[in-house]
Amino acid sequence: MIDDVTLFGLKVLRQVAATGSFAAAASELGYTQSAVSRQMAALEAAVGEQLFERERRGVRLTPAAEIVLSGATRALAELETTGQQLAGLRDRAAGRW
Amino acid sequence: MIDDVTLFGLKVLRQVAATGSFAAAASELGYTQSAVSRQMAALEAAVGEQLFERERRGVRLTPAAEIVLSGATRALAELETTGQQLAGLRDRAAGRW
DNA sequence: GTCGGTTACGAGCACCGTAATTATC
DNA sequence: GATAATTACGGTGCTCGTAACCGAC
Repeated sequence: MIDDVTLFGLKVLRQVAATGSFAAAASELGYTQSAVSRQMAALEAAVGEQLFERERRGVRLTPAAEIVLSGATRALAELETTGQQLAGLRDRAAGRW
Repeated sequence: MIDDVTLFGLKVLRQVAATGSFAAAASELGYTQSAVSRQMAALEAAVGEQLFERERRGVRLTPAAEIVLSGATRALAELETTGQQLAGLRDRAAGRW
């Protein structure tokens, strides 16, 4: 089971995957490098699997990380959709169709 | 956007929906009533919508809560699937097919 | 020296449990 | 009184930023 992962950790992972480095992800998210580093360390601990190959210019995702990333993407998309449905509900409640 | 909701909050919501009361959900999850109450208050704040009708014997979910619940269920299912895929990865790595 | 990731330290805040409170039966 | 939710209070622990540190170029 992959428990005690956090939504924020998954968002950070997504950003790391998009940018290829902790530093870039941090700057993109408005956090510091160290915060991202710790978040990803926590994610690795929660998953129980190494997620990154540390390289000269950032990190590369391991196969395990790719799995987590795709699950994270789907889960976050569901929450995104949920937000849109709620907006729709509010519109209907306000009489705007 | 429905941001700063927490995975734990969604799990609590799921349990509240299953049991019909904060107290029962709390007992089921091994937390206190007050913790569940605060979690759901935080969820309502994050969603920006009332989620529960407080009634004599617990709570009833509002339409907004049903939307959140179904999104939460799908998101949590994605993470569940992710956990299974990781387990599969580990098995393959260990030479067990 | 630079760049990128890690880690010790201190501070702030998030979240819990206990317990008191309110409200409905 | 019993049940169920809310809330004040205190304490623990999480997570952040700063800053120092460790490679690899």
